[in-house]
Amino acid sequence: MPRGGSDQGKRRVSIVDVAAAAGVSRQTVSNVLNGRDEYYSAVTHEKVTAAMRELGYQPNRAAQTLRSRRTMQLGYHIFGEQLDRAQGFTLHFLLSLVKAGADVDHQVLVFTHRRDDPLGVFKDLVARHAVDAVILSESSVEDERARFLADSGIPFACLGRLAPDLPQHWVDVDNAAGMSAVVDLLVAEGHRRFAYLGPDGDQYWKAERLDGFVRRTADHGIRVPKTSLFRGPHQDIRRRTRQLLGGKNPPSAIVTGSDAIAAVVVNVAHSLGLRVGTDLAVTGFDGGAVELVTEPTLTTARIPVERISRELVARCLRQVEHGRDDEPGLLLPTELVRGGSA
Amino acid sequence: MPRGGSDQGKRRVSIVDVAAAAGVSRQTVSNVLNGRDEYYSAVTHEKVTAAMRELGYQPNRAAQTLRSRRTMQLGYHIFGEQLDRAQGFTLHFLLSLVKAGADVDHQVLVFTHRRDDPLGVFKDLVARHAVDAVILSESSVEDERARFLADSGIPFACLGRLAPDLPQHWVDVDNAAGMSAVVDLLVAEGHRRFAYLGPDGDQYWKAERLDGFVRRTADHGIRVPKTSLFRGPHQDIRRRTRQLLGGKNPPSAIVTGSDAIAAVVVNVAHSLGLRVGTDLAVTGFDGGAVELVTEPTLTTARIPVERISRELVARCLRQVEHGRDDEPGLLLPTELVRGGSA
DNA sequence: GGTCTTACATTGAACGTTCCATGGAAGATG
DNA sequence: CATCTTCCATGGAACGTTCAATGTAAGACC
Repeated sequence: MPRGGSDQGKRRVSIVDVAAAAGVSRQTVSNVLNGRDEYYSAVTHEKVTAAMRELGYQPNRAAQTLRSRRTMQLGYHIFGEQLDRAQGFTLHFLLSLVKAGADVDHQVLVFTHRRDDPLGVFKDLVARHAVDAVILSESSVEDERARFLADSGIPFACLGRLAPDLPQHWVDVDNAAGMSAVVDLLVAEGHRRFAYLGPDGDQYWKAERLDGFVRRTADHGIRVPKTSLFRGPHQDIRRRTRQLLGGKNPPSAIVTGSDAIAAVVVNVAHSLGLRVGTDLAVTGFDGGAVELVTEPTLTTARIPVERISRELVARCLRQVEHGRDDEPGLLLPTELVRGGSA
Repeated sequence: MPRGGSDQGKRRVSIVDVAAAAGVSRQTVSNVLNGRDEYYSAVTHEKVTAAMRELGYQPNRAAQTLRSRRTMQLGYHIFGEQLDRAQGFTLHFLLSLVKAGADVDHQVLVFTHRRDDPLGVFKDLVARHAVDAVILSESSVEDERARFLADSGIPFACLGRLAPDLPQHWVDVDNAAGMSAVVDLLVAEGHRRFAYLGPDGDQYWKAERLDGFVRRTADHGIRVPKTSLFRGPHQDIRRRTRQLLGGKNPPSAIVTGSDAIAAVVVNVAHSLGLRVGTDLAVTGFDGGAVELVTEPTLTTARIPVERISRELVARCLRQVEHGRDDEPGLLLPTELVRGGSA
């Protein structure tokens, strides 16, 4: 059986070849490579880089990792089910993460569990030092992954708050405030009859958005009947929307817990002959791109994805480089985006 | 400055410790680890695995990679702009790729370019052997990345056909056939007045979907006016849809080149007071989850994402393991999904 | 008894880099 | 002049694994 790898026998250009070509030592080349400029002169630098160019030298990552104990990779674990819900957001977030990583010379290793074992691959990779740090999202407060990482002393940061006994390496969105802004806007436009439709699942942010809605409407002295508050899968959202809008005394504004749900609501409303933005106001939450698919476009609370990614990456790197990070958790506001739907 | 890495000084458990604990040699442990069972007895196996468990041993990836020249990682390069268009599909694909990789013990390293240099990071990582093979998508036929990989002799596989002078490591969807099936369905339901709205950009599959539509309608003896064929960004799709539906002799069926566009069309149509599925038929293409957001749900041509990912991964691994892969390109059919929109 | 095979186990070297300790020369300091 | 510092450069060792070659004992074969 032939050996693995693509360029089988071909010896690769190594640091030693460069050293020989430049007439300096191995270590000097390494120093140039790592920009330790207090250890070499300008002339040497020139000679070395010239030799590198000439030989087409590329440092070997595995060797660097083995010796320096840095992989320059960040792990991102993703649940298979994440496909279904909040679709747009996950991609949006992942992509901004990849970019934020690239800006500081790190790549993102995405992994998921295998069919059988929910956390096997996760723990394996982490324990085998496949990544320098891990970024989590879609975490519940009692996230098993976060606890594992904290126990193992492996750097991590989380989109979403963590249990108080865990190190507070998190960044999150102020869901309640975001919802309040949405409600305020609708109230200012004269709405008094509200309904709320949100995603199901036990992630706390899903509850928080609903709570934010409930509290703020109450602040305004508006009573929302229990039957007008609902969280469930898309299929049920569809049915509920029809019930709400078909019943007597229907809401004039439907606030939703995600853009995806808002899109469903807009569609159902339209199919019932209502003009969204005029007869009925609909709002979303997230602000990725789904918001642009509907007609009219959605009014929504936009999550600052790029900022979040940058902060998460920074938190990871500080831990990797200093062994710790004392920055507290960070709660970011959403931005109210005014579409035509409200 | 403290050294990088999280568990600073702590010497990690290595294969030597396991060997000592089990009373065998280094190499024997390695053999057990790699399942080369012709080289050890059942008793030895037992002793070694017991020692591993006891010490909590985890093989070090970097060392394995350095020596064996296998990273167990697949690269996936993503353009930043991919965020905007075909959103759902990209995530759907990426996730299925991650799963397909996990099934054969590989992880996916996602990377993108930095602001300045479109291909710098890509070439760097590939040349530095950060991954065993690369998977491409959103490629144009003259893909610079594919050519670079082929020239460098690095294993790769591509979602989308490749120029004939490149090695044919691709898997693709039969867009024309998929479109034909859609058209056939609509014709069978009595539609004669058609329009086509598709995504802009120079990827050949975008053209192919349009061509498939044009050819099949012609086969049925249906004349579609030039003004009813359009490809452009979402903003223009919106405008065009209004023009088409507002004009005299409007189409009874609008065929689109992606689910995302179909969703826009459905929304605009609804907002004009048309009942989609009754007054107007709308079809999509892709079949991720966007199709489920509209009311009624979309009739669409579903791309077999899981199958594609598996095939792409398999193509990569064959090249990595045998140094080559003679499997020809693979053209897969789409599956017609009947929603309520047509 | 000698040789060949099979089954299992071992040792030295190598993968390509960075860490660590040390060295020499030139200039500054007392 | 002796010593100390600064600047630049070096060679040995180590990171933790797998490769390649070699060794040994037991049984089979002639």
